[in-house]
Amino acid sequence: MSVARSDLHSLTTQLDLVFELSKDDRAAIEALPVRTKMVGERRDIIREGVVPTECCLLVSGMVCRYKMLSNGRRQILSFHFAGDLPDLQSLHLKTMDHSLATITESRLAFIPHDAVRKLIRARPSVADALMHHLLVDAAIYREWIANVGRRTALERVAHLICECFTRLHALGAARQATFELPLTQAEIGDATGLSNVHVNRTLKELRRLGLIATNGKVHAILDWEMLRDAAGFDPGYIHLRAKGSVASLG
Amino acid sequence: MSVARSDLHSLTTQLDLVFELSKDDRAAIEALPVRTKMVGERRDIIREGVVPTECCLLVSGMVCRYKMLSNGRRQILSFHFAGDLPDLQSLHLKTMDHSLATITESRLAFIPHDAVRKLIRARPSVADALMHHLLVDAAIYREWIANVGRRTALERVAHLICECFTRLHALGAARQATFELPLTQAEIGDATGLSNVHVNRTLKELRRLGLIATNGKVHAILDWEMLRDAAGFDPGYIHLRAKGSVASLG
DNA sequence: CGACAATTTGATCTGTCTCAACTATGGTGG
DNA sequence: CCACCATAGTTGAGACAGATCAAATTGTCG
Repeated sequence: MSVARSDLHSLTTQLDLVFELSKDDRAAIEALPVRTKMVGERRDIIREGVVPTECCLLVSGMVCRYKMLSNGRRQILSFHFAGDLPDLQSLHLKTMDHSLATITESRLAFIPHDAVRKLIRARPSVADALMHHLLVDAAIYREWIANVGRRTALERVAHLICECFTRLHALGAARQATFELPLTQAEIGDATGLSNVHVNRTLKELRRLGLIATNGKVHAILDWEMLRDAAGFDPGYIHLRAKGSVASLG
Repeated sequence: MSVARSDLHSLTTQLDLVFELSKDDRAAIEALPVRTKMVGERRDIIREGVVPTECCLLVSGMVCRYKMLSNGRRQILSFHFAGDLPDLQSLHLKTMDHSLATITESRLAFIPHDAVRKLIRARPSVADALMHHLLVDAAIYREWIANVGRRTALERVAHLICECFTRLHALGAARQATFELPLTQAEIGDATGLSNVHVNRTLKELRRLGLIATNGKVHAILDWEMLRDAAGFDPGYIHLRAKGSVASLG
């Protein structure tokens, strides 16, 4: 565990993607007190039921939110990348209604609730940026409800790939059509409501159709237009500033 | 179309359920400029793709959010009752990524974005209350992802009934175990990711098991504990102040 | 090299969908 | 007040997408 203010840079960078922040705003964010920690892959960060006193900023790596159901099954609710604040809701909702866990080894920066609250009160434009972040989260939830509720297996998996690629691309983490998505097939299943076996067959089908290529955890999108169409993917719900930036892949 | 400030009372009442508002806060909310409108049942209020300039407060009735997918199917994303602000996100997300429609005939109060923004800036505790409202929305989305992703048909339908009952009960709209849920079976299907035919059979099964009784749109919960167990329902995610208030039904 | 996790494949089963028909139910106009 | 029509609910039969179970194969890392 260490203290490193520069870790907050990932946050300002991300917030800047959709929101204009002043120099002062950025400075105020980067002056937040943080407690930084490395967490290994596939470890719980916060468990359902606890009452957090800090927000968690993902500096690098990948994490997910999930719920365990009474029938023993697991549902992944969202994925998060560098610069995300995957439990910002804990500022207002006392008890965690879901768990947070790492996918890959991740660097996490914990920021005391009080500090975030103070910042929000002092700087309306930061409050707006955080609000925007929360609302995009909710928009992605909505799309996921539609994904698991009304799409076929092929559409679901293709849609997940499209979404992750689009978000990573917006963050600058996926420059070409080849990008790393460090998910196991079981995790893709938990995110899309499918069995791991069927995820395997669905990926195979996507490869057979020439839409993607897979080499371990690295995925290559061979035909973005076709993949988009197969998924029924429309990036509008991610509410990025620069729309259709992915379209220029060829 | 008429102007009726008292329509805002439904909002302050609802916000008060989870958040302490001062007399001044309430007065400020109830002084918001509104444009009130009655809308008949099963009509669109706002469509995907538009850029709203007002927020919509549901004064009475019931509305839903939904998405139409490219495969022609519909997914309902949430249900809303009196006092809800079902498109508060439009304050920050320019373009609607889903549509809003009535279930029953509803009274809607439209409040200009500017007025809401001004109120939020002026009154931090109102901002907190609205934020809380948004975050509970998101928490319910999370539960719905799990519902359609990892629950059986019986669990899904039972869970939807549990949720609607719990929320209506918290609003004081469902005093006894009998309550009105004015949904068609096709709508229950669009909310749970099932076909209308299978919803019909699932409701029949719930009746056969002695968990509910149905008379038209009026549902009676015959055995709350059993229904809760069948659904795997845990009301924590609704983040009500008074927990387990429903448990005292017998 | 050995061990454990993840992927892949086959075979079978089943929950849910689709299609189709029939039956309430409720509203409307003659 | 009844005939009519549209909408919602109900039921049956058959099909199929995806689950489950089981085993083999391929990483991958100490």
